[in-house]
Amino acid sequence: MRIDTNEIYVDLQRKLITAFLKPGSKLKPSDLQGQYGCSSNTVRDVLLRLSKVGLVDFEIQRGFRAKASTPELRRDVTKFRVLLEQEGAALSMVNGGVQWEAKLSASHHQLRHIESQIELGNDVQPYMDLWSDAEKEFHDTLISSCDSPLLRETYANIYAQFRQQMVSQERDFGSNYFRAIIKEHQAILDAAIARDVQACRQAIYDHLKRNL
Amino acid sequence: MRIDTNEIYVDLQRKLITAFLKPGSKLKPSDLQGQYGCSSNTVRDVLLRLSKVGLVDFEIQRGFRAKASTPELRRDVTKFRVLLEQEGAALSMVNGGVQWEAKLSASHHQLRHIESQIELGNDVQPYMDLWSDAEKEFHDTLISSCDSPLLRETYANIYAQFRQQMVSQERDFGSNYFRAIIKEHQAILDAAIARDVQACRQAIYDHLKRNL
DNA sequence: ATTTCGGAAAATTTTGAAGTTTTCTTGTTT
DNA sequence: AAACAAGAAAACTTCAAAATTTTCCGAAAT
Repeated sequence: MRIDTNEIYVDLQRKLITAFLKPGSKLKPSDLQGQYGCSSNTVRDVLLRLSKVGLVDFEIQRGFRAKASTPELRRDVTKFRVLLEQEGAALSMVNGGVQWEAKLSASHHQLRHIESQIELGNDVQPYMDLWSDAEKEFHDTLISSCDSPLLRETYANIYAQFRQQMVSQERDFGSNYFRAIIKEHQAILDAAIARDVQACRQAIYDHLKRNL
Repeated sequence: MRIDTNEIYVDLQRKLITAFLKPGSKLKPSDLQGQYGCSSNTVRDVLLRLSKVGLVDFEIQRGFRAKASTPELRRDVTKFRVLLEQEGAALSMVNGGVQWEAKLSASHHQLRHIESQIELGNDVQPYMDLWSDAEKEFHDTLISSCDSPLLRETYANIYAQFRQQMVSQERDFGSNYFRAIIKEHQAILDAAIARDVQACRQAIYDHLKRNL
């Protein structure tokens, strides 16, 4: 039998983004080895790959850590995310065709549906994974016509880091929060479809400014 | 005795950026092992770290390759570099103090000196390493007051990739080329010191547009 | 002539152990 | 009580070889 290192990669990624592995905590290959039934060097390999995305810090002779969460880093990640998303969206609004509009509209619809359920239900947890995927999909679609693989790849990394930074921030995830979020996503969609670059930049900033 | 993996890292990085290891070429740990007198696993380790920067492509079960050089990628790297440098410079012009101006001025002076020598001498090669360091230093200083470690780090990676993409592009590196480059660097400096954001954005674009 | 199919050769990945370095503990000194 | 040093434990890095996968090449079949 053979071990699927991709499985380990995906599992660790999820645990990092959901703060199951808490920011700042040490990641010891020899500890994780047991859970995955492989040697510690294999875990080391995977952690080295995760450090490429920025979810894991690696220091020579000091091993691995889940990236720490500090106010400075949270601000920086947010600032950089705003920058990348604004540029990506602006480019998409110029380059994107009807197909882009359709995809964006579709992903927003799906997101909206989930967010409405959460707003009514008052209980986020059962929808968390669904919402998480839908939000990622919406924001990725927004910049998907920017015609720059590097920008998209960098954005994906920063988006993951953003999640990692924010999950540990205790916040009121009640229906008030989602009522606001729903409006913000709507504003982004409307501006994008209207090809109003300035309004879209503003909407993206408004969506994320609470983290600055 | 102990092997210094950092030495291997730096050496491979240089060989990748200078196209001593040609874009697209396969990087076999077992081949490189001999040169550095270490095991192939150690080389593998280093290559995994280099893939974090984007100089090396890694595909599971397919090994490592020096990142390929294609017209599309060259354009994308250039576009993304322009974007990051424009934003970084704009932020620096807002945040940067007199100290920033001084450092920028100093690094430009040094760069200018080397470029003048090259323009006169007509022979680039002996100055190549000096120029390379000075150019990097100047552009890094330009964005150094942007107050965003993530932006600076991403820029550093993209700058390295830019170099890697461009060295393989045979171009006329005669004095004509450097006469133009000197003017472009001057224009960037002038706009930055004058805190003219629009002019600086334009100067950065003009400096790199030949690669688009 | 092209495609398909083996099997051999080459390359990658994983392992477990040996070698270093860092970190922790404990006992001593100031 | 705080600072320091020595020794022990834990963690990280490297190695060489085994296991696995991919690639290559020539023969057979379409």
